Amino acid sequence: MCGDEGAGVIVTEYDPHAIEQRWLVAWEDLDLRRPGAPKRYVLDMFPYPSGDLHMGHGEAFSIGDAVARYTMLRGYDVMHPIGWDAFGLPAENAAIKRGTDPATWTYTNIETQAESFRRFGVSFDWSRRLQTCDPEYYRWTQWLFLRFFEKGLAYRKASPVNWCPNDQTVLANEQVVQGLCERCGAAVTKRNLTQWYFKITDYAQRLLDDMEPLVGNWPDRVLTMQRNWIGRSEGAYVQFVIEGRDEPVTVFTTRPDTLYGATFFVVAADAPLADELVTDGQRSAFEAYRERVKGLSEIERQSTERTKTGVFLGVHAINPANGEKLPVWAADYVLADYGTGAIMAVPAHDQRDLDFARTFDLPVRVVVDTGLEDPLTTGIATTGDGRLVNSGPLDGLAKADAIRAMIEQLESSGGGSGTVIFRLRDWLLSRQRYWGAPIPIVHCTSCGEVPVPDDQLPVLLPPPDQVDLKPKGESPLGTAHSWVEVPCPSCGATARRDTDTMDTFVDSSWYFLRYCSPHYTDGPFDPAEVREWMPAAQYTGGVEHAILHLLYARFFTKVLQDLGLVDFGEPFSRLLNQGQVVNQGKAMSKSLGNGVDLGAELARHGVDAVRVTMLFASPPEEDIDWADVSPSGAGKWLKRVWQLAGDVAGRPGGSSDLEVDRAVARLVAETERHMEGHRFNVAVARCMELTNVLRKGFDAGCDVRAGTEALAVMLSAFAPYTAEEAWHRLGHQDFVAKQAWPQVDPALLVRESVTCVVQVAGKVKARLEVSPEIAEEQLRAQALDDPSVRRALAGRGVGKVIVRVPKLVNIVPA
RNA sequence: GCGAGAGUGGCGGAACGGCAGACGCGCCGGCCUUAGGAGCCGGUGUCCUCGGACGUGCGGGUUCGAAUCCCGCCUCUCGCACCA
Repeated sequence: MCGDEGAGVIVTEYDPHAIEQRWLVAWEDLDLRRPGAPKRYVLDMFPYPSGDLHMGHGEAFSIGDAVARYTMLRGYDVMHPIGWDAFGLPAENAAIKRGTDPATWTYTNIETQAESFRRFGVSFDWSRRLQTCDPEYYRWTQWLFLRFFEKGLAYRKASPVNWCPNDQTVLANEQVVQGLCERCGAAVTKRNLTQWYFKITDYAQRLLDDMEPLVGNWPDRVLTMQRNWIGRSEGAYVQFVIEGRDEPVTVFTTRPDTLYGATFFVVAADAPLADELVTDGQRSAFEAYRERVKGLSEIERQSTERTKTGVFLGVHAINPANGEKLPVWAADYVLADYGTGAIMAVPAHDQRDLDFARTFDLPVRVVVDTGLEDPLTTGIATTGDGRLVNSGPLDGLAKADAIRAMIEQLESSGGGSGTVIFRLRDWLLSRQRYWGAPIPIVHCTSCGEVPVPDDQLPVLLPPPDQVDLKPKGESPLGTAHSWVEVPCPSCGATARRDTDTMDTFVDSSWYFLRYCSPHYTDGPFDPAEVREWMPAAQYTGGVEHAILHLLYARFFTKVLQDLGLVDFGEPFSRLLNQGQVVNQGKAMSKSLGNGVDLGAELARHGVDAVRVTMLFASPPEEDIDWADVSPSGAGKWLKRVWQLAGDVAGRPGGSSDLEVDRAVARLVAETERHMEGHRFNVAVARCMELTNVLRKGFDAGCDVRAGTEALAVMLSAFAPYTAEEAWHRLGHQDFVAKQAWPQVDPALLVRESVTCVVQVAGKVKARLEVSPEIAEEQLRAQALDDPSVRRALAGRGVGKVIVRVPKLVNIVPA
């Protein structure tokens, strides 16, 4: 039961390491669940096993564990699971470099991290532990893929994709950061490849709409980032007839009102359409241009600073509004995979079109009179509101009315329609890598893409010794010939397995569901358990996942809802993004040599001191500069708590003091309020104040046992070892972590007297100790009678007097 | 360029529109000590004629009253960035 049986260490002075030793053993069989109590799911983003835990983990899990432990103390039956996001490139790269296999590297790191988590004192439910690279996990990742496939939500298509030349693999749009590979930083190029996609675009509007209830519960900036990423755009499709071509070409525009201002037409240089439209006479010029564009890296291409480039394709489009012939150009400022890959160019009212027109000397026609100078002379396109001109029937209308009128006209003439498009692209999920979940599809020459039957899952990875891991632009799985060749599940003929593996973001898009029933064998999760726990009440993790992981997880949840597997659409009710730990103003890095090692800090200051430092440094979403904080200061406080607990136990009794009791009640109430609001820095500060109050009270001979016990209980949310030790010193044989958050007697929160501030012209001139029930007239009289108030009035008469009983009086001189 | 957020002591940071600077670090002084990188106590926004005056990036506004709300600037951080 209690600690000393386990470790046999008697602690006689505050020695954090000895305390850790003792309780680590005593906690071995500690079960923090509270069966029968209301359930709450407190979730932390699971780690990637890249090595041992680092400072960033320290902060994330200090916060996550404070939330979990606080929730337990509040009486909930808390699920606080841990697992590992264990598939992924680094394992493979490390394996290539060291000649081991990815599994060994991964599982070794996981064991290291698991051990460190235990030492860090995190209140995980270890029975739920999972690893996404375990076959019993990825079996269900594959199973889910097949459900998506059946629904038409997983499909294969050929298209230009982001390619990392260093990692030799394709990347999702979300993994390209400023034209660079998110993982390795190499410049990303485009390749035309056939790849697997999830149809996340079908869910664009829902992903947007369902954010509404998250407002206030998720950080604003995450919601904004997701909104921007989804990029909803209202406008119209407009069809343009191309001279000498039967089929019209459709463009998307947000400004159908400016149709009369279109003076040329642009097709994305890398879109198949450009290749179709170009005349024989212009073909060689076009192909030369296209090759040049292909050679550009994404960063070069995306630079807005560059002057516009392009080439005339030799054909003309007919403006459906006025019948004008518009020259058709190919250019790289038009994107092949947004809208329709073609635009009508209105240089007067679009900056990019204007830049292009000025480069190639194309006409500029103003059709919205904004009152600003002519764009052709200023070089600045006018995008604001104004009256339509040079626009036939639209003349005189304001922008918004003209947009409406033009859409109506297009719809009645059949030349176009109002529409909404999104910036969001489908999620490219296939990877030409070994260490991931194989895509459970068999390619058969007669049957096509055939799903592996559910009862043949999982499709296990071939053993690493059968595979050549070296990157070569094709999946390493293709080199495991005996693995690749299988009979077609449909017709039995010899067929080939799909050799790609899934993006690891697929694994992490449903792990929070698996935690609810990690050993369930009849499906990815037990629906009954999921109903009990989900959606997660609290999700804590880094802001680097603001788009990627969180958008994918939301998407998965919605698909599962549509499949009838879950009955909710949003997985995480409340989200907290903790900041980073930096050093001397900069992110820690090897090249800067400013790294701080978590293990070393723990060895030096003790686990609790480091955890308290993380929480006390600043609000959780702010970065912590380790050069600005004081783990030894935190340690000093913990020692004072420990000392107090011992002193209180050693001197029973004492006088009771109402003022001390009131201060304790107030500080407990405030700590609770700040815990609820995730202001852990202030919650810790209130506990420090409480320590000071109790110490002074004790030294004055008061009985502060109840207050000290309350302190120990609250402390257990931040510093579980010291709290446990303090509780034990107070004579308890049970665990502080299993206690209830201290109750506050509301009567003690009602002050017997309050300090009333008396202001003259808004400036504080006096303070009065008054009863909280004082009458307004009496307070007013007392305030006006105060000597310093009279002095401040200095002969001036009394004008208006604002009285807010019992806390404030403001006197305005006449 | 677009979008979001933030500017408070030497530092990290507190503050339902109502006492600015809680709590801590650092610093100063004292006690204790053979010793102090230990512990304890006290002090610590600026100016000052010791009665006060000023003070939350800058300038306006609302209000009896603004760090807090509104408008306009400045600076910084983050996100997106040729998305038609």
